[in-house]
Amino acid sequence: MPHTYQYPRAALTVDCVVFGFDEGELKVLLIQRALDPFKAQWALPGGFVRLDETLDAAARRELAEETGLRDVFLEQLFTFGAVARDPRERVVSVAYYALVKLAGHAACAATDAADAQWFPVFQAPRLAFDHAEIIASALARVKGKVRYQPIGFELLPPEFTLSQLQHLYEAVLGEALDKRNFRKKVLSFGLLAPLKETFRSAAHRPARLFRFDADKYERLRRRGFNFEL
Amino acid sequence: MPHTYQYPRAALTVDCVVFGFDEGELKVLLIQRALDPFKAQWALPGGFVRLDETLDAAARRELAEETGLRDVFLEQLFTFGAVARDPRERVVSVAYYALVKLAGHAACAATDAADAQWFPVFQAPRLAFDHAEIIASALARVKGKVRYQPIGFELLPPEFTLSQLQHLYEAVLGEALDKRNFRKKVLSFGLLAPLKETFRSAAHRPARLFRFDADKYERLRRRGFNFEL
DNA sequence: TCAAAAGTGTTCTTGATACACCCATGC
DNA sequence: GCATGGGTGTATCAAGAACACTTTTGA
Repeated sequence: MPHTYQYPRAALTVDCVVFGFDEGELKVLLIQRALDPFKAQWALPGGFVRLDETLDAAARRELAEETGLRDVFLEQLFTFGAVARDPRERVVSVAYYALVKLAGHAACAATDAADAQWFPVFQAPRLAFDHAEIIASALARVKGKVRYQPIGFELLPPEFTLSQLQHLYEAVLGEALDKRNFRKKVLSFGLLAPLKETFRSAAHRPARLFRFDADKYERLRRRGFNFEL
Repeated sequence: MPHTYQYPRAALTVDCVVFGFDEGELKVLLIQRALDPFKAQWALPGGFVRLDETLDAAARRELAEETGLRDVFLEQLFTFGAVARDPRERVVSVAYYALVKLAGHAACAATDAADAQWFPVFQAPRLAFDHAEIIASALARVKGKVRYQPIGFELLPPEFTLSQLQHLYEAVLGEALDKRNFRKKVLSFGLLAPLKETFRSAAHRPARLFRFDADKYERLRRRGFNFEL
């Protein structure tokens, strides 16, 4: 059943840059295109926005459909509207970025939708459309935001060690951080609750596990508290 | 000449939140709608995106058509896609914010397009669509960005006094700043070139005029310099 | 001579940085 | 017992915050 309009309209899509953190590296989830254009090339998960869903809902739906991911941190990034970004016709895409807790079930990495796969952000393959640009833009956003909002925890399992957290920050910011200063700073907010359990991983002293206290953060935030680094 | 598509499509628009600074107040430029829906109500300048223009180009075009403004600072803000934000049909709007140098020719304020008018941001009339939300979001963006990027100068004439600059920051941030600390900080970057001329305004000591050195800023920025408040 | 805004320095406090060694564990 | 990452404290330095008076002008 065709739909008719007085003026031509751009198609509207959403695309999601999904970040995960695993093996000390920042990774991005890509899917292999089954159809032309760019058939068999890697691309961001995404698709067309339906008339009866918000943009956020479209992003979440496409993410679930194409990668199986649900209930993740998701935020609008930027809208890409270059005239020829899609060779077929005019397509404007609202880009989102998502942060998922990937550690632990790194196995699930390559599963879900038939041909979804995690790539190290800085070793991603050639991408379809302007998706490389979208990833660069998402990376810049995360890099900026991680310093003044506690979004880093979205990339870690609910219980994590301070070293894991530090490595995450180092991966995102692209610079080494001093261990003692990092721990001092991050503990000074009182937002990390130490657990009794420890994390045994290898031939060295077990690390204490912590949990981010999101409720407490929310209460502090309302009173004007600013998380910083 | 009608256009038909296999699936229904949302209409795509741009809306611009235009900020100006005048009489120590942050102002926003609104236009009075000539047509339904929301006929005679105030709204943001904006309109439909054409198929052969980028989103930025559409925003600039609409701004010029509806307000006469050209060559202003313009940046994409956020894309609003609530399902029923337009009562007629599904309309997704890419919002922009603009900063214009308004001081001096405050007269031109109420002119340009027939029914464009400047309003103090915090005393704006009831607005059409979700435009109040868009303005709030633009305000939050400017408030956040003004601290770490020199966008404030876009709101001042090319030559300005430090008091003007301080009042601008106070208006945007919504808090009073210490005069000596502000001047020390802002001059410490070496990005403000003092002019010989002074600004005589009233029955008090004339103020030195300064000019923001955008070239120097650009050079510093490339080398990793960070403007901060 | 008065009102009104311009202009100017110092002290104190706080937070950032730099830096080196002992601890608990598995092999 | 040794290799590996976990964990801790202090001294220095830089930046931010607090704060009051003199100057220049027009009326």
